[in-house]
Amino acid sequence: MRLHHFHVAYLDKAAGSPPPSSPPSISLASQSSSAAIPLALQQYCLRPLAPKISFPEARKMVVLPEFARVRNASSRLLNCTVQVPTAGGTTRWNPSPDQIRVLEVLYRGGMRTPNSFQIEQITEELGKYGRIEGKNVFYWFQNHKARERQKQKRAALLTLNTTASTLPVAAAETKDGVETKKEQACEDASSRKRRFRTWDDVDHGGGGDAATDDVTLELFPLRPQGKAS
Amino acid sequence: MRLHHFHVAYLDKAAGSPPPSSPPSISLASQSSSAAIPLALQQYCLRPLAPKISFPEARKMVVLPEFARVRNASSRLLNCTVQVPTAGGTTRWNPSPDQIRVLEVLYRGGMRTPNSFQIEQITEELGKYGRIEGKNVFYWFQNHKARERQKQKRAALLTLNTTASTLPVAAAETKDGVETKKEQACEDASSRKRRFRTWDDVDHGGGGDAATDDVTLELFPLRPQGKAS
DNA sequence: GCAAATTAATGATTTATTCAAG
DNA sequence: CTTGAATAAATCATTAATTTGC
Repeated sequence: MRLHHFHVAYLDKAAGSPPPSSPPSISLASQSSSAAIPLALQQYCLRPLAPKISFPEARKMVVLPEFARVRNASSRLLNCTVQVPTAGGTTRWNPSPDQIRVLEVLYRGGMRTPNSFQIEQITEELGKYGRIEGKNVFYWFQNHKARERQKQKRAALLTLNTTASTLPVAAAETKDGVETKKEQACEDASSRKRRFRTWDDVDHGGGGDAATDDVTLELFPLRPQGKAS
Repeated sequence: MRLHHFHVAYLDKAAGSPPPSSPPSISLASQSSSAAIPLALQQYCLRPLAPKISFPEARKMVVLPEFARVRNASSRLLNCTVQVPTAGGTTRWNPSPDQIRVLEVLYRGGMRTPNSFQIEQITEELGKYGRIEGKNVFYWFQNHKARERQKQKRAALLTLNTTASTLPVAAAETKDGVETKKEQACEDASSRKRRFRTWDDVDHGGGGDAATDDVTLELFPLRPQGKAS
């Protein structure tokens, strides 16, 4: 993985230096139960760490909490502009040709929105060709899907404008009816309806639980139509 | 950490029962290096586990990878409708009045998009009043912010329609210029511009690194204007 | 009074946009 | 100008309110 990241990491509750005029505790214990938000929750001590050189093996896979919204802007609120990136590591992921190749094969194979497990696997796999994090994989699919779609949309429009009035108003705007080509090899049924569940998942390691029935679902129906460029 | 979640957990690469006609390996080693996607990446064995009663203390905090998109729909693709929620645990989070109260205080205090650390803290805090996961907190802020905004927008429009032509075209549509009331106690400067960085963060535990300068920023400037209803 | 049927809220996801690094 | 990263808007789906018929 690539890592590097900067990070401003957050220290804990340490009641650092309470800025001028800021009530020590809110104590919103007024309604139902005697709940009072502990001070700890109200003011932290955020201190940007040093550059963070990016350990070659730093992949501690802390796993990046979904909501890992850093909002490093908070820091900006005060006065340290802390541009984070600072030194050392590069800022954003720069996929190697190999990585892209693999990703595209998967994409063409029909993968559109990999789940956490798949992302983990893919990340691990792509890690062989260079630094990469799960979020990169996640974003890549997100962006690729969106951009592929808009590309097709533009193309469709041009086609319509060019061939003028050939077809009435066929397929080209069903909210996603664009990708009428191949793509969606799988994922085909249940297309229009939104699927449920997301977040949850992530097998719990050892997994000793009640391993009742195993359905063994095939996640990558991908027919290797591609095989190469 | 708190967490517990249900889960349909996904088993690994176990080349379970390779469905009819599915090439054992894609081997897209055709371009640059000799990269060949291992079979493991191409077909897994997804097997929904038993109902998952929701252990009172099962919260192992696997951490919920940001991209934890489960896409349990994949399962649907085949034939097991596996509605996940199954038994025991309820499906969606149902905030207790206490939890909501706390969340609202924080919101009014100016918190809009808590970072992962804050979410962790909040989750832990709210966990005292009932089950809750980080994602719930994350979503709550996301939704609350959005809905509060649209509420104000509607209100603003009504006001304009009612008071007719009192003010020319003052403040009411700067993309977010709506929340002109209070709210944004902090987060005020840098409003219009998107902040950078997000994901990364999550201090690395022990943190022995070069703890150079600590800025100790105040994250919750919240002035307890509320204090109670 | 109560349970099916509706509606209103709001939790959870996805899609569209925007920002900015390279 | 391409594209990784991040956020906001739009949607979908459940659950709590509530209304309605008995």
